[in-house]
Amino acid sequence: MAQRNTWQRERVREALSDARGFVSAQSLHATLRDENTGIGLATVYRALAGLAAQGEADSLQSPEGEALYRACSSTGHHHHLICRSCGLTVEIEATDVEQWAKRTAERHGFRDAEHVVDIFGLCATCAAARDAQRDAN
Amino acid sequence: MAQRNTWQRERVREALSDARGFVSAQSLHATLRDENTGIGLATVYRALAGLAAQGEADSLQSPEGEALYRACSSTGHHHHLICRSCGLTVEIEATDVEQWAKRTAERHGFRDAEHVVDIFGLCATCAAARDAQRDAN
DNA sequence: CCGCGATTTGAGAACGATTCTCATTAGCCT
DNA sequence: AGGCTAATGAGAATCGTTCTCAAATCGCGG
Repeated sequence: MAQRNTWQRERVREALSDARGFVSAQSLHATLRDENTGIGLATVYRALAGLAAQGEADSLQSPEGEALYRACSSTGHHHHLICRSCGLTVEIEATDVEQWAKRTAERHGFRDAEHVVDIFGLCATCAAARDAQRDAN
Repeated sequence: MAQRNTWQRERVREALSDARGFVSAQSLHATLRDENTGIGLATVYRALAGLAAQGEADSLQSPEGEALYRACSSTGHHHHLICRSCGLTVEIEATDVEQWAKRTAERHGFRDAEHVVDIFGLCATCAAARDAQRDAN
C-alpha cells in the first residue's frame, strides 16, 4: 500500500488551487488552520512535497529564501511572471529561451541542463497601489 | 561617514574572489575562520550583503534554499551556468533573454521587473566522471 | 461491521540559515 | 592624541523547514 487518501491532503490540494499565485507553505498552513480543524504544519509540508514530486505542483525559491508552491495547470515545462507584492502569477511560455538555454549549456560542454527562468515584478494593481501610497506621504 | 575600511571586509572580498564558483556564507565563514583570526559570522553576512548591494558580488538562492555568493567580474547584469556537482560557474551573457524578459513583463503590465535566469547542469568534467563511475557498476 | 497492520498525522523538538542585540573595538577626521 | 561613530563579534533570537514518535486513521480481509 503506497498512498492513502486523507482529507488533509485533499484540503491542501484545494487550498493550493484556490490561491491565485504562489503561496508559501506557512501561509497555506495559516489559511487552512483558520478555516477549520487544526491541520498540522508538518502535514502541509509533507503534502506539498508530495504534490511537487508528482508534478501536480510547482515549487520555487522566493528571493527571500522561502519555498513557494503553486498548483500547476500545464504539466509541461514552463516559467513564471510573479508579482513580488501580491503573489499573482502568470504562466508564460518561453520557447526561445528554452532553446537558448539548451544551446548555451551545450556550447560550454554542460550536460543534463535544467534552467531557472522566472521574472519578478510588481503587477499593475500593486504598482498603482504603491504609487497611491507614495503620493499620500 | 558612510563606509569604513576594515580588514574583515577585505578578507571577505578576497575569499570570495578566490572561490572558483558560488559559495555559501557559511562555508566562506568556515574558510576564513580556519585560516586566521576569528572573524564573526555576522560580519561575513554583513560584508556579503554590502558587496552584493554595491554590485561587487552576485547572489542567488540554491535549490536547497541557501544563499550563494560569487565575486562578480563584470559589473553589469549577467547570468550563470553552474555545475551542480562541482560548483564551477561560467558567466554568460543573454542579451536576447534580457529583452525577452523586459517585453514579457511589460506585456503583462508588470513594473520594476527583475529576472532570475540561471542554468544548472553537469560540466564536461563532472559528466565524464559520472560516466566513468556508472561504467564501474 | 470488525479488526489488523501499515501509513499518516500532529505537537513539539530539533535544525540550519540568517538576522538582531548590544557592549566593545577600532576607523577616520581634526 | 582624542572623540565621534560605524563596525565587530558572541550569542540570543527568529524564521522556515525537517524530524521524532506516540496516537489516530485508512483500507483491506474476514
